[in-house]
Amino acid sequence: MSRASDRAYEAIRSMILSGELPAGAQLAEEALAEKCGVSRTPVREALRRLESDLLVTRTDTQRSFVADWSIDDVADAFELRAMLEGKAARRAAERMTDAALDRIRAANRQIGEAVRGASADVVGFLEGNREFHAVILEVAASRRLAALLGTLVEQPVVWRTAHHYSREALLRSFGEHEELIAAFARRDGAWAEAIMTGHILRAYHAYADAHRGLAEQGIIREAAE
Amino acid sequence: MSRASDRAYEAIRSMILSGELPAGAQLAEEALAEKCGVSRTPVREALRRLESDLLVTRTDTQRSFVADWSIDDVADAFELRAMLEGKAARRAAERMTDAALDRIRAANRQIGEAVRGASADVVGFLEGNREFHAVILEVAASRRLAALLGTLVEQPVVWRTAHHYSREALLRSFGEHEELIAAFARRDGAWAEAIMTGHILRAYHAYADAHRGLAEQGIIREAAE
DNA sequence: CCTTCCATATTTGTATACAATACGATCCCA
DNA sequence: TGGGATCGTATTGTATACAAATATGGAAGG
Repeated sequence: MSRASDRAYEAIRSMILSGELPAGAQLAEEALAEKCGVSRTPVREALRRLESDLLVTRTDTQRSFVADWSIDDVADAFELRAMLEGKAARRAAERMTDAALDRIRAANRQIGEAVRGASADVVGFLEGNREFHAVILEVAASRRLAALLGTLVEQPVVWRTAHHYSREALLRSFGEHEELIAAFARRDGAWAEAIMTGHILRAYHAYADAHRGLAEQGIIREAAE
Repeated sequence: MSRASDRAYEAIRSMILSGELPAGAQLAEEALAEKCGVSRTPVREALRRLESDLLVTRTDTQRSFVADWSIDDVADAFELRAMLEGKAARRAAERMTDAALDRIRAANRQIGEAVRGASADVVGFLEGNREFHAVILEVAASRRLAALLGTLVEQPVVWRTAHHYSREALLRSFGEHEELIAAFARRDGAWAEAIMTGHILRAYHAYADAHRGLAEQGIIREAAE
């Protein structure tokens, strides 16, 4: 992480996820290099990585811009993610070890605490949630599946909307995770896949609801055209 | 394609696919740069792309090597590809236009001619096959799906084995494509998905059979370890 | 008022130099 | 003989300079 190209990657990525660099903004290498305190070489490398993450797009003339995620794009990504995470859950259930199961349980315990606190701890929720899904992906033991999902998980709009999820939605996530744990404990791949697929699709609708709400309040606006 | 980094990408990729650079071979930037007639800068970029294609792996200390695809890796990739191409076929069926259908029919006509010729024209088959699947992916209209599938389609071992497929296997491919066209003509997403999933999985077993045969004849050898 | 074309400014692509890091062989010392 | 430090070599990381490509703005002409 101390390499300049990694720093550039993280810096640019977080500027995109936070909205500091809005959708459609041009990403000129020189300017980014200055902002990140490195030369253009590592910035170029970071841009290529972000491009393969689909966070950045390039025109046919090689100019880079912050990718513009329409609501359809988000739906598309969730749909694919539901399928792939479902598959991962199935494989994980078939390969589950007791040690991994403990780690998954611990992650959901953290989620439970984050959700039940006086004021919902969204950061804690996201952290536990990431760990929960990361362990499953690890147990699924498919480099390719992991690589594919890696490009789908981080979506700028989703990220910015997360803080507005209702507590009810967060609680339901926790409950679905508990059910997944039961499926894992039984090593029941079909059950795990079904729950996971539904879990992601429900999360999509939670996002869509929150997003619609925010749009109505004028807190966020839909991307132009 | 005339950019140096593109040339480097194509050159290195084809050296890997052809087996000129065998699995496990170290990829030193300087040496590749000389071999490709460009400087290290575009070679570095090409290596990163190949890495995201999973054709190249990097150690924790940043050395690049030709990725080692075990038979399990290939099975894994085919399994994912079956799922994703199935999904693409479903979407394509739901969005099919008459113009696209004509292009798909033309592609399969080319495949038919290649297969039926006196000596099976494998290159023509592969070309038509690529076009067939490319049009479907285009009609499916999901940038993300296309991006994910892009990393799964080219596999070195599969590529090198293709020339040894039996004519029967190629003919069956042609027939399944015809059935897919029927599903597209009916705009029947579920049917298209089912056929496509089966089509890819059958192709996997055709590959596995050919591969096993070649291994027994000592024409190819399994990767070390 | 709109289009076309050109000069200029911006931006990206590539080569190269040098710095930092990793590898491997050798040597030293128990 | 084995383990570990050390140094030379190989390899990668970064900065920078310059070349090539692209965009932009304004003048000329319709």
